[in-house]
Amino acid sequence: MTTRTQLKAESLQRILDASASRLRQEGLSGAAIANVMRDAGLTHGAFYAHFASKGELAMAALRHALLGNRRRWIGELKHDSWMQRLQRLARRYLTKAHRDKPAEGCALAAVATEAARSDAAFRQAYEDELRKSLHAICCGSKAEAIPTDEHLDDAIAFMALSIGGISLARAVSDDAFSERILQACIAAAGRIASEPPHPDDH
Amino acid sequence: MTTRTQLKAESLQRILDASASRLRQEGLSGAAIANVMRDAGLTHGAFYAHFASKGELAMAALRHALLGNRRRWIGELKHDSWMQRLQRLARRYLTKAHRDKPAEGCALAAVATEAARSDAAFRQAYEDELRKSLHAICCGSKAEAIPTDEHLDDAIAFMALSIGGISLARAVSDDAFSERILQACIAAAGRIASEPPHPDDH
DNA sequence: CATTTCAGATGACGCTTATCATGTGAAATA
DNA sequence: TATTTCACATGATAAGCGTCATCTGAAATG
Repeated sequence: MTTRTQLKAESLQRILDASASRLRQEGLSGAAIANVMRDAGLTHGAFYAHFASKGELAMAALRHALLGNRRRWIGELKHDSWMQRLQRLARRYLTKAHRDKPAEGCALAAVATEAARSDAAFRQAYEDELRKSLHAICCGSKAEAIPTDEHLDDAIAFMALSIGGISLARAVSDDAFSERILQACIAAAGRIASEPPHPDDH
Repeated sequence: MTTRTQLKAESLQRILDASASRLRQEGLSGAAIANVMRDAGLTHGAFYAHFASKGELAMAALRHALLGNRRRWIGELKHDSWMQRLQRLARRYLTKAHRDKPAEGCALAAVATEAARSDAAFRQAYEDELRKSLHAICCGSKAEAIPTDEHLDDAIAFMALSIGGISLARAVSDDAFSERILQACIAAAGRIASEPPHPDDH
């Protein structure tokens, strides 16, 4: 029984990889079933052996895209201050490499404006993934940790700044201007961290 | 000769209004020619008497949407500090009303991620409009004024934060969470302003 | 060996899209 | 009044989309 189910699992993996790439590179409307299946080396008819509808695929692609990327981008907590952490994350996120390789980049940034016009199920999936990323920014991979309200607010603003920054850098035509957008957002990221309520706040 | 040309000008105005609304509410892919012309009270065939292609319409719609909104949102310089100005603009931009009425909202936010995947002409139009908005943030309506590098960088980060913030607030499913995003970004906007290089910097 | 299962292929359906060729009727012009 | 212009309507085209019915062949099962 290994051959059959294993073959299907491999096909599913190729479909997920292809749809996650398409989703990030061409957005929700670009992740069309025919394109994705062709990328996966299959024909469009085979799609419905794996997903019930295009909406299901879109949600799976979003989750799949963020599964690998989150650890890669946000990674572990280091022993630096909260402000330094945000600045370090910004330097890692707001790069020309990230800007120019959307297919491997952040899916939350890729579909930010399209998600707003999607159905409730997709928006819920988007929210879930965003919350996971916010938690990882605050707490690294410590899943059971609970961030402070201040840190969570900072992380929210940091994500808005980063997603907005990478989107603007991609939307703009002039290369020097695009680079300036990235730099300006990196510089601002370090200033986002709230003043600690007490000077002895670690 | 007034009747003919005037009638055409009125039709064009309705097409621009309709396309600007569609662009902001449903994005680039939603601003389809048939929809726009129906909204304008015309049939699709009449479209090519006004525009050469859908791309031309999209650029015109973007410009038209920002023409009225820029003054309404950014308005005049008041006699407060740079930091206070950014905070005041954030409070005006990151509202529930703006979030829930995209058809009348900021077009730069509506098409941010789709613009990145558009052709060079549209990206140039997007850049032009973004630069105008940045200038207005720094200098109000004083067209000939030249902002400092620090203020322009701050304005860039402010726009990224605002566009990212309104996009996330729209993309998310839970209402309380959406409101928290708006609040967190408003709070962060005041912290974006660079430290003045000299303490006597006005 | 005979039968069942089912991932994938083929092809079709109805819908939407951008674009254009042609027709029309009233206004502008002679 | 006769002619020209042209904004708009009608209808067609070709391509794209999501979805599904049907066929296939090989693996799984008895």
